[in-house]
Amino acid sequence: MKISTKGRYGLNAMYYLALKNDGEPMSLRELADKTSVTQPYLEKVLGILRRHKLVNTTRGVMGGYTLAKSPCDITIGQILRSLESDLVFSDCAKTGKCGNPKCRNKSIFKIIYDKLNTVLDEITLQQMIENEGEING
Amino acid sequence: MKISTKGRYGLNAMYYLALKNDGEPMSLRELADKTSVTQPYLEKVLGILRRHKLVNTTRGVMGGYTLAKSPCDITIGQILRSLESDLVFSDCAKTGKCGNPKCRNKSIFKIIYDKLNTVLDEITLQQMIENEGEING
DNA sequence: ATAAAACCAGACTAAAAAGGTAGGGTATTT
DNA sequence: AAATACCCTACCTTTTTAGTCTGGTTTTAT
Repeated sequence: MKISTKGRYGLNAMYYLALKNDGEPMSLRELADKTSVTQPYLEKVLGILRRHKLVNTTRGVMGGYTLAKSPCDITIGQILRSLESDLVFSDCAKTGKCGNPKCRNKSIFKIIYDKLNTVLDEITLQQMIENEGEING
Repeated sequence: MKISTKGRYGLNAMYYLALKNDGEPMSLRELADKTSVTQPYLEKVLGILRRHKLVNTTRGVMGGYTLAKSPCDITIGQILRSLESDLVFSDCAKTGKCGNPKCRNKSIFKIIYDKLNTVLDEITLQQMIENEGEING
């Protein structure tokens, strides 16, 4: 149960987009350089974030990616739920139900799933910037 | 980021051991039957739990597995940390540090990791029994 | 004693997921 | 119209997961 590189790279990219956030798009090239991820792979990750409406894109020569919302309105939970196949503990975690009659984990996974998401949704991109700022100067 | 079958099977097995908890060991055969998992695979899972000192084993004809501690003293966190390769969001989550100078996720993962474990360690096997009891009768 | 029950260990394999690459297509600006 | 930059699909490789198989060793009941 680890977070994947997609989640990490995507979160990192969102961080750099939030840092900029001056209305001008940032190109894939620049973003890939900042995060040390190859362009083709980062493009895949950004495509997922676009389809989840967390980033906007503009094509053409001066195009690139921008945040779709203010950093205050984007949570870590929104980002990770978009990128991780299932930010979830088991198939029955979301609903509290599953097919196996001998499974006695139903309610416990539901509780854990909800609490994890609560934690993740309490942290916004804005807070992340402020937090890391203290470390990275 | 899903929990593995090892985590689910193990947690389920611990649940049934806690339900019994009368001092008498429960055999692998019975446990495998209760959880609908093959004996060889469940044996592997229980081996991990044994090495993490969460279950005791007694060999011989009437042998089997028992909880190593009271259900009140065993948390979901202890069980899942034993069974999941790393109950963690990234390599730098535990320490808040990682090798990549361009990573800006350091502190955020540390926070999430700590909060998740707090949640998991607040739930004991005992509570899990009481909780599921309401559902499963 | 000894057979059976039960745990123990490690190698092996197939399936699934993750991680990443390649190459061509489409839109926009200069 | 050429360059830039996003868009999309298919493919491949590596790693992890999920399990099986084989052959032990220990203990107990008879």
